[in-house]
Amino acid sequence: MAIKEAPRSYQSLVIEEKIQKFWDQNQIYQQTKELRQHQPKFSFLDGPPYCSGRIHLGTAWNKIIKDSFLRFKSMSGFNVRRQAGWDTHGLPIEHKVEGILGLKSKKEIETKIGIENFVNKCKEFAVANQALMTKQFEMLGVWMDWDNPYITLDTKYMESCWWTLKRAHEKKLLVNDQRVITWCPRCETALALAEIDYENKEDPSIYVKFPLKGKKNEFIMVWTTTPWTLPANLAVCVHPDFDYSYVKLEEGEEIYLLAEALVESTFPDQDYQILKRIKGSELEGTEYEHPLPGEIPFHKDFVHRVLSGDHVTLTEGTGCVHTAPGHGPDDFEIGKKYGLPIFCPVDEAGIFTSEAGKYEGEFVKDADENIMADLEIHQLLYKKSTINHRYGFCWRCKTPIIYLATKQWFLKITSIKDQMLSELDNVEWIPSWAGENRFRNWIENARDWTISRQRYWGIPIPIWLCQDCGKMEVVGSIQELHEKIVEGKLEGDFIHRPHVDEIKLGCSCGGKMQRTPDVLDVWIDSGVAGWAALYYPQEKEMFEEWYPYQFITEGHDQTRGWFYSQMGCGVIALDSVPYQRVLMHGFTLDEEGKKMSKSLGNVVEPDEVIEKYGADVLRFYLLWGNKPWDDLKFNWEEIETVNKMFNILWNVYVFSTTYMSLDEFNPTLYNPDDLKFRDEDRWITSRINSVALEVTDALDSLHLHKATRSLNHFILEDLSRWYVRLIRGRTWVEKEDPDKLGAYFTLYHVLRKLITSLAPIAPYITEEIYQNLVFGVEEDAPESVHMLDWAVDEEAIDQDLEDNMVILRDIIEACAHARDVARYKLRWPVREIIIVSEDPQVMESASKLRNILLEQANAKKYTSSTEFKDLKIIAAPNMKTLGPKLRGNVSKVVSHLSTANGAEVIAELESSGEYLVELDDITIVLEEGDVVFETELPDNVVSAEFNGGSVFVDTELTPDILSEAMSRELIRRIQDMRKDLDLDVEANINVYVDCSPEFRKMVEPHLNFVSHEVRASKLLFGAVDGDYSKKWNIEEHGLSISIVKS
RNA sequence: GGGCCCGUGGCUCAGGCGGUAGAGCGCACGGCUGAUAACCGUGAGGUCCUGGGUUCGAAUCCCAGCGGGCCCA
Repeated sequence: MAIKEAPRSYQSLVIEEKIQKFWDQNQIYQQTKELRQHQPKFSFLDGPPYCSGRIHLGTAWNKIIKDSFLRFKSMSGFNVRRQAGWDTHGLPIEHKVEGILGLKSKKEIETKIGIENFVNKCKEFAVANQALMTKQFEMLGVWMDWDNPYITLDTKYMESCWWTLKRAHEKKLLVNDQRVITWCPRCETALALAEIDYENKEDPSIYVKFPLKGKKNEFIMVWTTTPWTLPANLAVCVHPDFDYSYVKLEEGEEIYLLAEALVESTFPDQDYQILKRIKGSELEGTEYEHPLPGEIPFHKDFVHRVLSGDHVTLTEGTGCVHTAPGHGPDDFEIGKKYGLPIFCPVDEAGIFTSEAGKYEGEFVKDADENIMADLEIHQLLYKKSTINHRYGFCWRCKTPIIYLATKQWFLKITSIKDQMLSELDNVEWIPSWAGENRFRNWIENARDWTISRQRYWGIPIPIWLCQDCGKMEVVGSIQELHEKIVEGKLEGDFIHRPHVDEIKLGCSCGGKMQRTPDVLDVWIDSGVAGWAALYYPQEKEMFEEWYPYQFITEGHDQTRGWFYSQMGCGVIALDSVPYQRVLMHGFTLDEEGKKMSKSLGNVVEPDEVIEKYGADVLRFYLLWGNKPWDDLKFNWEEIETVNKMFNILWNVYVFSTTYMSLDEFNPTLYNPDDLKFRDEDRWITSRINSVALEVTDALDSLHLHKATRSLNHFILEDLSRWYVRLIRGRTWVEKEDPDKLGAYFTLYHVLRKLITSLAPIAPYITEEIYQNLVFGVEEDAPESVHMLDWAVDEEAIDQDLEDNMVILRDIIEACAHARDVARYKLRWPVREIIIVSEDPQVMESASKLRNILLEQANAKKYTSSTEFKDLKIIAAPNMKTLGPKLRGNVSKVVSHLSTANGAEVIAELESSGEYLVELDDITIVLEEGDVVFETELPDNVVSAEFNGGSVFVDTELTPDILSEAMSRELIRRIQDMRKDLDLDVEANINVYVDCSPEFRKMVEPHLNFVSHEVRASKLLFGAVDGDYSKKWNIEEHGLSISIVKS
C-alpha cells in the first residue's frame, strides 16, 4: 500500500461515521484492551449516569474527560479498567412511568396497575434508555465496556448493596428512628439532602401574637413563613443571651415581647416605647396560650412554654421562634431536650389528620389562608405580607418539600464522620481545594443519612422484622435469604418489589419475619459501586485486582452526591474510601453563564454540535475552553475556532499527502542518514517532541486545557504557519532529491507523532490520518492509532534551536513589517538586510539560521552589527546654549553645521571634548551640549524593531532585483491561471507571453526559473490562441499570457 | 449567616511560585496565492472588579469590600 492523496476538505461527519464502522468491524476497542492486558493495571470507576434517556452537554463533557484521560493511560502502557456504569432506580424513572401510565398519585400505583406491573415498566424504561444513551456516548467516540457495564438493577449488583447494609448493621450504624426529615408530599416519601433543589419561592410572612398566660394585652411576637405549622406549635424559643424587650406602641394598649435588636425592623414606621428589658434566659418557662386552641383541641390542655435555644438568631423575625417539634429539625431537637411530645398532625400526603381539628383533610399549603384568616378573627395576626426566599423542592417533581416527623431508617454518619475525614487525607484532589475545602466542609457538616424511601422502584431494604418479637434481621446475600426463607419463593425478579415483599423469614422466637416495605435511597445504589460493580463479596478475584480505584472524575454537584455516598458507604463497608484521585470538573452553562435548563430554552444538545462540527471538534473544545474545574460557558464561536484548527490540520495533511502520493513516498524505504535535513527539519522535530512532553505532563496532571492549548499552538503556529511555509519550495522539486525527501521524511514523522499525541483527545481524525499515512505504509504498524505506544523522544529536543527559531521568526516578522511600511512587496527580493542588536543570542540565531532568514525575508544577503553604520548623523546647533554664547555668529555656525559630517563632529567631541568651527575671521569652539545629533536613514532603507534589536532593509531597486521581481510577478500570474484551469499539480503546460520588449528583457535572465516554477515545457514570447488566455498588468507593463495544456 | 469558586481588551479565555500584561474571535488597514471556501502582517482596544496592606516592585501574596455562580443554613 502507499500513501493516498487525501480528500480536499475536512468532512467530520463522513470521517467519523467511517471510523466508527472501522472500529466496530475490526473490534479495535477489544484488540486495544487485549494489547494491554498484561501490562500494569490502572483502575477507574465510571460515575453512573442516570438512565434518563438523553445525554446533555454536561454528561458529554464528563465522559469526554474520562475517555481522553483513559485513552492516554492505555497508550501509556496501562491495562485500563473502564467499565461503564448505569444508575437506574429511583424517583425520576418512577415519575416518567407514572406519566406514561397516566397515574396521578402514589395510591394509584397500587390500586390501578399494581406494584409488579409498575416495577416491570420502570425496568423496561431504564433498559431502553440505557441503550439510547449508549449510542450517544459511542457517537462521542467514548470507549468503554458498553457490552459489559455495571447496572444498579442487576441482581448481583443489588446483592452487594445488601451486603453493605448488613455491614452497617454489624457496626450498629443502621438505626430506625423517628426524626423530622425533608419530605415530598407529592411522592409521599422521605428525601435525602442530596435530593432537594433550592429555588426562590413566594411565601407568606406573618407576625403572630401569642398571648402571655395570665396577662391581659401582653403577647409574645412570633414570626413565621409557614402558617400551616402553627397547629403543631408547642413552644417558643428565645436565645438565653439576647436582650428582649416589652414594647408598647403609641397607638393601642397592647404590649409585645420580642428581641430588642429586632424591635426596629418589626415596627419600622411606628413610635414605640420600651417598657422593660430582660435577658432571654429569664424568660424560660414563661407560659403562653396557643393562638388556635378552639380550632385544635390538642392545645386546650397542653401547657405552652418559652424555652431556651442556641439556634435562635437575630437575622430576621423577632428572636422569638415558633417551635413545632413535628415540623422542624431544630424544633425536634429542642422538643427532645425538653421532653415535649412530637406532635405532627399531618399525614404522608401532606394532609392534616384528625388531630388538626378544624383543618382535618386540608393539604397543608392550602391551609395557610384559612389559618391566617382564623388568626385574624382572633385578632392575633399582627402583620401579614409575603416574602421571596430560597426554598427546597423535590428534585424530581418540584413540589415544595415539607418537614415531617416520621420513623425512618438512618445510617449513623455522625458516628463515622471522623473516620471519613481521616480517609479524606488519602485522596488527591484536582483542584486541591475541591477536597481540602469544599468536600471537607461538607463532611464536617454531615448529618445522619436517611436511607429509606416509601417507594417502589429501587433496591428493597434488606431488613426483616419479626411480627411477634420485633427482632431485626439484615440479609446480606441471596444465599442467606435462601437459608432463612420460610414463606414465598425465590423466583422471577425476586429481589425487586413486590416479590421480595412476599418473602418471609423464620425468627428464632418461632415467629415470621416480614420485610420492612421501604426501598433504598438511590444514592446508596451508586455509593456502593466500588465493590458492587465487581460483585464483591460474592466474587473476590476482580475486587482484589482492581479495588480501590486510582481515578474518578465527576462534576462539582457530586460533592454532596457520589463523592460523598462512596465515601460513606466505603467507610461503612470496607473502612476505606474507594477512590485515590479525583478530578472535580465544572458545569456546562449557556453563553451567558446561566445553567442550561429546558424551561429557559437554552439547552445545547451534544448531538447538535456533532451534527454541525463533529465529535472531535466538540471533544477538543470541551477540553480547551477553560480549566476543567471551572464552569464552562458554551460558546458557538469558540466551537467555530476549534473547527478552524481542525481544518488547518486537515489542510496540512492534504498538503502532505498530495506530494507524498505524487512521489509515491514511503518513509520505510529510506535511511535517514542518506537524506538531507535542514535546520527547520531539526526544529520541527524538536518542537513536536517538546509538545508531546507538554501534553504528557498536562494529561498526567489532568490540566487538560494545557494539553489542548499546546497542541493548538503547535498545529497553527509551528506546523502550518511556519514549517509548511518553510518547506514549500523543497516539495516542488521533481527528482529524487535528498533535500526534498528530508522534508517528506520529517513531515511524515512529525505528523505521526502529532496524531499520536492528539489521539486521546480527537480519536476520529487521528485514526483517519493514521490509516492512510502510517498504516498504509508501515508494515509492522498496529492496526489503529490507539494501539500506539505513547512516547516522547527527549533526545530530539534542542532547546537552543527552538529558542533561536523564536528569535528568527521575530526578525523575519520585523522585515515584513519594514517592507510593509515602505510598500515594498514581499515577492520582490531586497539587496540586503542589516540586523542590529547588542544581544549575542540574536546574532547567533541569525547566523545559525541564515538560510531561513534569507529565504523568508527574500533578501540577497544579510549583515549584522551592533549598530547601523550607514545612519546619516546630522549635527544641529543647540540654540539654548549657543544663542547667548555666540549672538551674532549663530547663523554662521548653523550653516556650517548643516553641511558638516555629523559623524566627524561626534568623533571630534568625543576625543578632544571640543569641536572647532573655523570661520573666516574667527574660530568658534563648540563644546559638548552645544550640538545635538539626530539620525536619519539613507533614502532606500526602512527599519523595524523586534524584541531585542532592529532590522534595516535596503529596498534599492537595482536592475538585477527588478529583473527577479518581474519574473516572480510573472510566475504568480501563470500560477493563478493554472489554478483557474484547475490543473493537476504535476501537469505540464506551454506558456506564451505577449509583452513589450522591455518586459521581455527584464524576465529573460530568469526564464529557466520561471519555467520550472510553473511546470512549463515551453515558455515562448509572442501571441498565441491558447487553451486559456488572460490580460494582465504588471506594474506599468501590459501583457497577455496564454496557456496551452501539454 | 457560613463554605467554595470566579471577576484580565467589545466577546471567550490563558498567565497567576512577584520583575515591561498575552492569545483567539470581532473591528480597521495592508499583504499573500498550487495545503487557499484558506492564510499572513500591522493597528486600534486594558484603572488585570474596588480599596487597603506586604514589597524596591503586585494581575500575581495578604486583608476588607463589591459583583456573579454553586452548595449549605
